Amino acid sequence: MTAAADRTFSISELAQEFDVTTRAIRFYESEGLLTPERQGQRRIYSRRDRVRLMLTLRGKRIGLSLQEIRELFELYDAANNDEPQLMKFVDILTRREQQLTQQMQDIQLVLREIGQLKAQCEHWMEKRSGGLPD
Amino acid sequence: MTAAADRTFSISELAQEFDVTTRAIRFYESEGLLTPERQGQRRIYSRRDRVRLMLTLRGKRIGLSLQEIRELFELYDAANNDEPQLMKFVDILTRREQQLTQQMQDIQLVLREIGQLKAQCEHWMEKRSGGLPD
DNA sequence: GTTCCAGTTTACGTTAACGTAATCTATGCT
DNA sequence: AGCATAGATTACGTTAACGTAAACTGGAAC
Repeated sequence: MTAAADRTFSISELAQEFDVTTRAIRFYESEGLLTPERQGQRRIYSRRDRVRLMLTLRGKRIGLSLQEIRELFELYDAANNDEPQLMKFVDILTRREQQLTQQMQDIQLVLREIGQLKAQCEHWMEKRSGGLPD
Repeated sequence: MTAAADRTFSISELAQEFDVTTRAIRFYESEGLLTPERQGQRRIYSRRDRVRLMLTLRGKRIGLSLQEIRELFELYDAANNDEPQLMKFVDILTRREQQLTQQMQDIQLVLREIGQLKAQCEHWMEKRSGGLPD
């Protein structure tokens, strides 16, 4: 049933799509973030691998290290474990949650300052271009 | 007038207050982010230096490099220059603005996922502690 | 005086996240 | 067969942001 939803990708396809180098992708694998299959020697990426790459890049954008990203993957995968494991999971998530909230506040502050500065600049520039003597 | 608003700080006072090492503070100076005065050999930090340290740490929290932070300081200081300079300024700010907006979106996504995961975990844990046979 | 103590300088070490060759392999095309 | 092309492996190089250690200084306290 549901024929051929099992699309696969080459390394350079993924590299192109997400604008990263093949080197980076192989590096992520060596760090345990991706686990592509092999056809002989060549890596062959599933849709799952593709999603993991997306998540990896998103994690990076918000300032997670590759290690942390991998830990989250592992926890996510094995989160039907025992209770202490779950506690640890919740703990990590809570901490990160607080960091991110702080980070958002910082960013909002900076965005406001940036807005003001830009307004200032444009104000200055208008003045100058308006007040030129012949 | 306005007597003694000119408070100064030692390096370890600042280190304590902001929870960074003295090494880091000296390093920021070597990178041109701080310019404390000297009493003989010792560094003596003004309120201005203190503000700059705050801004530096805030910049770091939102993922700016020390170089970028210094550039912003320099631009901020000398932003009454000529028009090309102002244009460059606005340009940098705009780019950073876009990055930060993107970053905020990412963070909000992750925060939602974290919320869901935590709810799941707590749900599981309730179930277990509730359904124990004697 | 000497012993702390905070501070300074100098310099080498470290981690993360790849970049950059160099060399080798497999395969499809002509 | 010969060549181009994409991919693989191995290994050394690089940058940022400090850490860490060693050795020195200058005043304060005993």
